[in-house]
Amino acid sequence: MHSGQKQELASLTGRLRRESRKITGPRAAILEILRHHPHPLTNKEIFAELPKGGGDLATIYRAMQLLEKLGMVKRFDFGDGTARFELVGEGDDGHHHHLICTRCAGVVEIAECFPEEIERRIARTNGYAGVTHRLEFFGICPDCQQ
Amino acid sequence: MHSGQKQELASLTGRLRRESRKITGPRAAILEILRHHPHPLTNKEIFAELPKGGGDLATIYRAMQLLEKLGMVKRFDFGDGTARFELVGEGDDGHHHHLICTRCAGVVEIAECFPEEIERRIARTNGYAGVTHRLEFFGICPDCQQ
DNA sequence: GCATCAATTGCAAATCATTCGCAACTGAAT
DNA sequence: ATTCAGTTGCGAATGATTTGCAATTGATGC
Repeated sequence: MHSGQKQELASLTGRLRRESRKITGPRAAILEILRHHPHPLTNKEIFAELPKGGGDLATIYRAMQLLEKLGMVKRFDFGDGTARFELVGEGDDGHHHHLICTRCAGVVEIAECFPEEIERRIARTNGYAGVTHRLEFFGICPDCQQ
Repeated sequence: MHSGQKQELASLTGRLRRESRKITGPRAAILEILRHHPHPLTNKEIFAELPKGGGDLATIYRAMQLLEKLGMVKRFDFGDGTARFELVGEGDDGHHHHLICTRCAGVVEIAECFPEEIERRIARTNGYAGVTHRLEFFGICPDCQQ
């Protein structure tokens, strides 16, 4: 998540419970991992962080799908064909963007967002409702510039 | 392409020739199809437009890779795990965005772009070089709103 | 505590988009 | 017409993601 301090695990499990979902070993472990990582993680990366025998890759895929549906994680697409996920703070919608190094894949979180009034104009002009956007920046980070 | 009138096929084949690439049946057919479609097409869609026996899907994948490298087509990512391509006008870099209906997948081309000065500031603030962005809008089109 | 049952997991097989190896083929230049 | 690098068609390999299914396991009520 990007909004600041780590969420309590209790707050996370509470959200699951409210949906009559089970707090299982794999899910708790996944949430723990996400809670400790400030950057978007791929399912494989989460899998690698899991203690051996701590869960199956398919379980992670299913967990992320559920967590995304519940709005607890946000899916990001860096254009490399692999989904990445970040924990979303309660009350937050997790909307933000990233600046990704095309050499080392380093990620920086970006506060700036596409101007709302322009988005509204785009929506109005074309008659579209509920318009949102997906935006990511790419470049070469300081280290990779040599 | 988005910049206006259709390009002459001759101009396209000329660009290939300049790179000592062959103007083969499949490639000519693909360029013809792209020339007649104002919207981003998936490789499968291109394949479907091809006359039966007019080419293999793998050939299309290879052709799009080549055309992208030569800057003749631009790849777009609508976040559904399938690449889409649009012809790029000569002298143009093809940079533009889309507004995609999440119900019917209808696509509208958007002229607006992320403000350059903000992008520059993002690049400078983080020390990144050669910063670009990927931006697409999503919403529900007039027809799909009922 | 313990039974109960839906939710969940592990594992393997199935999908999907995309890439690759390779022998056969074909433009383009001579 | 000859020649050869660039291409194609196939089928097999990848890689990410999904799914079927039987076995397990939280959460709830007693």
